[in-house]
Amino acid sequence: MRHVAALAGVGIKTVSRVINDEPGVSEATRSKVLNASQQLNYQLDMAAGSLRRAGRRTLSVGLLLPSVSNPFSGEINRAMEDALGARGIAVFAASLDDDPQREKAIVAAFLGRRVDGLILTPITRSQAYVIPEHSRDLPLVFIDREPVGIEADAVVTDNATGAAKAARHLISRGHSRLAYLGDRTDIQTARERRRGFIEELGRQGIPTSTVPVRENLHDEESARLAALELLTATEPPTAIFSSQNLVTFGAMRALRELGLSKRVALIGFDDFTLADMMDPGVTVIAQHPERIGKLAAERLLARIDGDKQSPHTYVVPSELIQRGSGELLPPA
Amino acid sequence: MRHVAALAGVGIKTVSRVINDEPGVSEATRSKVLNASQQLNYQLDMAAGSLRRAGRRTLSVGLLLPSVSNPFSGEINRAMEDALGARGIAVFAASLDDDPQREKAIVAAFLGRRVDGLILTPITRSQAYVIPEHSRDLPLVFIDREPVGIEADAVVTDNATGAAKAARHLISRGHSRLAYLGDRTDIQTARERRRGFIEELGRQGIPTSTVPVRENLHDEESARLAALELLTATEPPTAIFSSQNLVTFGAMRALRELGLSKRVALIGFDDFTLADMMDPGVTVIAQHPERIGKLAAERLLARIDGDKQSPHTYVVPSELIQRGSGELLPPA
DNA sequence: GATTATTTTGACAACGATGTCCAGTCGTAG
DNA sequence: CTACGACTGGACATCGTTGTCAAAATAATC
Repeated sequence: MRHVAALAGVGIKTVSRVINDEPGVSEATRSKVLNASQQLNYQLDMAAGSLRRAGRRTLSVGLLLPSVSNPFSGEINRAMEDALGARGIAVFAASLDDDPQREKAIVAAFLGRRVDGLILTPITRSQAYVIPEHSRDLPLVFIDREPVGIEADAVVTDNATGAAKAARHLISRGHSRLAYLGDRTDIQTARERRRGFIEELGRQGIPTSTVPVRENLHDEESARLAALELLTATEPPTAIFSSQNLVTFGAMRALRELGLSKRVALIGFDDFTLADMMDPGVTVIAQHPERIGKLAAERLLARIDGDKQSPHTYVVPSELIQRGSGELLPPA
Repeated sequence: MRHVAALAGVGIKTVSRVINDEPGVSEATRSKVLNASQQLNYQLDMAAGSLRRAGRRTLSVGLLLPSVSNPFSGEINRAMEDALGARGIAVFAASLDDDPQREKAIVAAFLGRRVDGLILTPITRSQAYVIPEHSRDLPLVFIDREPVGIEADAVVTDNATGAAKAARHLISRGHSRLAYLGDRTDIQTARERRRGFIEELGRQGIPTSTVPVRENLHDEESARLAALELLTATEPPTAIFSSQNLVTFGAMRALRELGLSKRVALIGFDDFTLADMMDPGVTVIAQHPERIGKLAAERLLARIDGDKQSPHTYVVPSELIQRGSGELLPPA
C-alpha cells in the first residue's frame, strides 16, 4: 500500500480510502490511485486490515462437518459457501471424523485464525469449552446435532419424527416384525432416530422389547454383517429401518446376498444418489442438507450482524420418499 | 498477549517465546506464563503473527474445486485436509461451478487472505492472471486440469489413456458401433477424454467419422436425452462410453427406459458409490481422487518448503473396473 | 572476589492496514 | 477582501504479534 501511495503521489490513507470505497476522494485522485494499484498489481491484505478494523472482522468462518468427503456434508458445505460467499465471507472447512479430540483441535485452529463465526457439528459430550468465546460474542451455530453444555443456535433435522414416520409407514403396510440398524450411540442423531423409531412402535402397539436393535454400526461392512445375522435368525424381521447412509448400503448388500431384496422391506434414513435406480428403488427418509446449510448460514449472518435474540433450535423437516423398498408387504 | 504478560509479571516478548516454544526461557517463568495464559483463556492471533513473521506464513491455503458438493471434489478436499492439517495448515475450500468469472473472484479472495499456497481446478482459457503472484513465489498447484498460459505444477488423471482403455476394452469384446457422450468442451478433461477415445478407435481400425459424438452434456437430464436419441436412431450403437459421472447416470436411465441395460454395453469415466449394486454392475474407468489430492498437497508443501525444481505435471493412472456393463457382448 | 561467559529477559520498531483528527484548498456568500 | 463551510488529503497512533538487539541476571572460571 505504501508503494501504491508513493507511485500515485498521495498519502497512504488516501489509498486506503479509494480501495475501500470511502467517500471524500476526488475523481482525479481516485483514478490516479486506481491506476497505480493496477500497475503494481496491488491487493489489499485483509488480515492486516482486520487487525485494526472495527469489530475485527476477518470475513472468514469455520465450518466443522462430519467429513468434507461425505455427500451430506458436501451439500451443507455448498449451501454455506453460497450464502456466505455472497457477503464476501470465506469458509474454512474441516472434518470431524466423530473424534472429540479432533473437534477441540479444529475449533482451536479456527479460533486462532480469528474467524467471524463458527458452525459446528459436535461429537464431544459437552461443548462448554467454547463458552468463553461465545460469551465474548463469537457467533456460533450448531448444525445437525444439538449443543450440550452451552446455549446456542442449532439447525437440525427432525430425527425422531422422521424415524417415527418410517416406523408408521412400515406398520401401515402390515409389518409387525421390524428391526433397527443404527449408528454409533455417541452420535446424538443416531440416538434420536432410535428413540423416534422405538417410541412409535410402542404407540402403535408393537411390543418394543422384542424388536431387534443393532447399534454402533459405523460402516458398510459392520452393517452388512449385522443385517445378515438378523435376517438368518429364526423369526427374521420382515422390515428393516437403517439409521444412516452407510448402514443402509450394508443392509442392501445383505438383502441382495440372501435374495431378499424384494421380500423384506427397507427404509433408510438419508437420501442418496441413484436410490431410485436400485431394484427395488430404496424408500428413504430424506434430509435436506441444502436447507440446513442455508438456514444455518442465515442464522450465523444474523448473529454476526448483531442479532441478540435468545438461542433457538431450528428444525428442518425430513421427507418420506417412497420408491418401492419401503412399500413391500410382509409375507402372507 | 499484553494482558497475559501483565498478569504473569513478565515482558510481552517472553510470553511470545513461551507460546511459540522458543528456547531461552527458564522453567519458572515458563510456567508462570502458561498459568496466566490459561487463566485468561488466551489464544494466539495467527493473523497478527503472520504480519511480522518471516515469510509471512498464514498457515492457510486456498483450494478451488469443481464443487465442494461433488463427491469427486469431496475426496480431494479430504485428502488435502489430511495432508495439510498435519502441518497445521487450514484449508479454504471454494466451488468453481465451471464459471471463469467465479474462478477469478475466488482466486482474488484467496490472495486477499494471503494464503500460503493455491490449489486450483481452472476453467478460464488462460491462468496467466496469477503469474504476478506465482513469480513472487506463491506456491501453485493445478489439480485435475492442466494450466494454460502459465508454468506450474499439476496433478491430473491420465484422461486420454483412460478413455482409450475404455475404447480398447469395448472393441476387444467385439463392439464396432460405439458412441461417445461427453461433457462441456471448454473443460480440458472432457476434451482429453474424447481425444483419447476417438484416437484409440482410429488405431483399432474403426472409422472415426461415423462414430456418434454428443458433447456439452453437463447434467443428467441432457445426457439422458442425448442417449435416448442415439439409442432410438437407425443403426444404434452397441456400446456407449460416457465421459463423466452425471453423464453416465443419464445414460443408465436411458438404457433402463428402453430396456437395454443388459444389451448395450456401457463404460463410464469416474467411479461412483453403488456402481456394483446396479444391474448389471457398471464398468468404469475409476479415477483416484484421494491420490490426486494427496499428491497435490505434497507438491504444494514441497513448494512451500522452498522446492525450486521446474514445474512438472504428475499423472495419476486411472483404473478399469469391470462390473458387467462393459463386458456385455454385441448382438450376434 | 573479580572477571568472563552464558543464559534469560524486555524495550522497541516493524508488519500492513484503518480510525482519528487536524490542515490545507476551494468556492461562495457577505 | 474576509469568513465560513465543504471537501480533500495526510500525519500519526494503533491493532497483536515477532525480529533485533542490548541489558540484566546468573553461572562458570580463574
